[in-house]
Amino acid sequence: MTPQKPERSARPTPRAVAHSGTAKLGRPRASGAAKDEDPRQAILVAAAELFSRTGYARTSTRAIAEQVGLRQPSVFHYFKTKEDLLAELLENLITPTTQLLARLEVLDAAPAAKLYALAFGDVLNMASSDTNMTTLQFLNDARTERFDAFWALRTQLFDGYSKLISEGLANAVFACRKESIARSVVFGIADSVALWEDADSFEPYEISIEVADAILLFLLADKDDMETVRTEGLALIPSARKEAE
Amino acid sequence: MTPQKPERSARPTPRAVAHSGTAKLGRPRASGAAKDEDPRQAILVAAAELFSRTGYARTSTRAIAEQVGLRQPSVFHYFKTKEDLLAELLENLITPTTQLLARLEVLDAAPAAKLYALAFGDVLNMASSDTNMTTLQFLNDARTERFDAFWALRTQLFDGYSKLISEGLANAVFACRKESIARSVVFGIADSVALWEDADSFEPYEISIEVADAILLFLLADKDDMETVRTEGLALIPSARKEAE
DNA sequence: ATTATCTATAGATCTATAGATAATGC
DNA sequence: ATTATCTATAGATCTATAGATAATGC
Repeated sequence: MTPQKPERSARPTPRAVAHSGTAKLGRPRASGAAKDEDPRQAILVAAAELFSRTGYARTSTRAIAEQVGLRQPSVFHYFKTKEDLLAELLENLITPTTQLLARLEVLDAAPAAKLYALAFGDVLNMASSDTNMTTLQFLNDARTERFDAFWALRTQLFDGYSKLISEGLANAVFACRKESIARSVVFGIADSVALWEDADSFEPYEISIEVADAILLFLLADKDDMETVRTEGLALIPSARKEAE
Repeated sequence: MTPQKPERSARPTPRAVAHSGTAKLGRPRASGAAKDEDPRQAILVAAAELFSRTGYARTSTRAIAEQVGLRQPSVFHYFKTKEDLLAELLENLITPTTQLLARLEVLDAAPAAKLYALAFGDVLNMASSDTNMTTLQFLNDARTERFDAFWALRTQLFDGYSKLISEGLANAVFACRKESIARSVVFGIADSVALWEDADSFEPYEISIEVADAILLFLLADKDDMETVRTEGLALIPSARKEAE
């Protein structure tokens, strides 16, 4: 038993209604607070932040709501369940990378360059948005049916990595002792940014270069190809230079 | 609201008492079931497995107890709180590696070889015991005060990695663009085994070699040193050959 | 006397629903 | 009529404690 204070108490006044007079019930449309504009989006952002800091299970829907300036049940106006919230965060996180994969697959380029581009883009995506930064840490909370769609996307991504590795091996541009393990090593390195405690002390671009380099250095038969592969790989990502500096 | 069945129901008969007669209350010492010998240890094993499969928060103390053949409150005879259980698992996981670090620090060997040994031992430890396999996944559930001791150990380990990296750079045996990022990349790669979905399809020894190689290939100024460093590194770990297969 | 176990349960949540209310847009 | 919000609360857990009970070891 871990008694705490009762949950009803300081009611934070129904938000400062800026212009049109008295604060009442109902629907005080555009009010002050952090939620501004799109409450749904604000809930997602708040949830990502709280989940990251406190963990999924220990973050209550009440805490999320209050961070946004709403009362607890209002969250359920936008999301049917709490799991839906996490599912949407996870799918939002992985989707840009599966899209990148799809684009790369139809390009005519060396498998090593494509792999570099995929890893770079994957890490950049994870490291870029504050919201995403650590979302992947919640793999463990996402082990119920509700997350089947997310896991299907993850499998798709894993297969994408795997295929490029296979092609590079067929090429003899890559070398490894055991392909099945090499796949897991590579996928693991890409995801490992999710475990960084200090990811936000670095530029996403820097992080992405280092991690993608680490993956290629692991796989390349001739490590002297590194520079070339990096250049070719980055060239496959239109946005890479924008994000650069 | 997600109604389920009431939690009291099928009582699984107080365990088949093998020899000395009738099953009663109290203390049926050595009975059958899975817990055999040391219930405390059995609870740890069951918890690790259930936490891994289901997640820390979604695993109830009741589920742990029943897996071991006890009733829910009996868990609290051995562990004061549920957090204590996770804390012990996490500390058990990390301790062998901090000990390895301490041993390596007093050895007279090249920093690259020491780093190889540290990474190899770290990963081998994580990949070896079924119990440990995925324990690190719970970093997120371990963000309360109760886990300060664990986090201190983790910092110690991170610092150990960092120091070896620094020495290797001073040596010019290592090279990197930015030391602070390189540290995080290396630490991340070492931990990334915790994210593997399929770690148990491989030999721990194999996994450890590949991951340690990946780390060194990332850092080495001259990638042709890889073989030598690996040989020297493994030589620093007495048990390495035993585990080899 | 101590240790290990059990049954019963207090106390604290927490998610999600019900139903009221008000603003907005047609 | 619809949308967004609120208050109130049902219902389901879940952790941890209290207190009984029996076996063991001195």
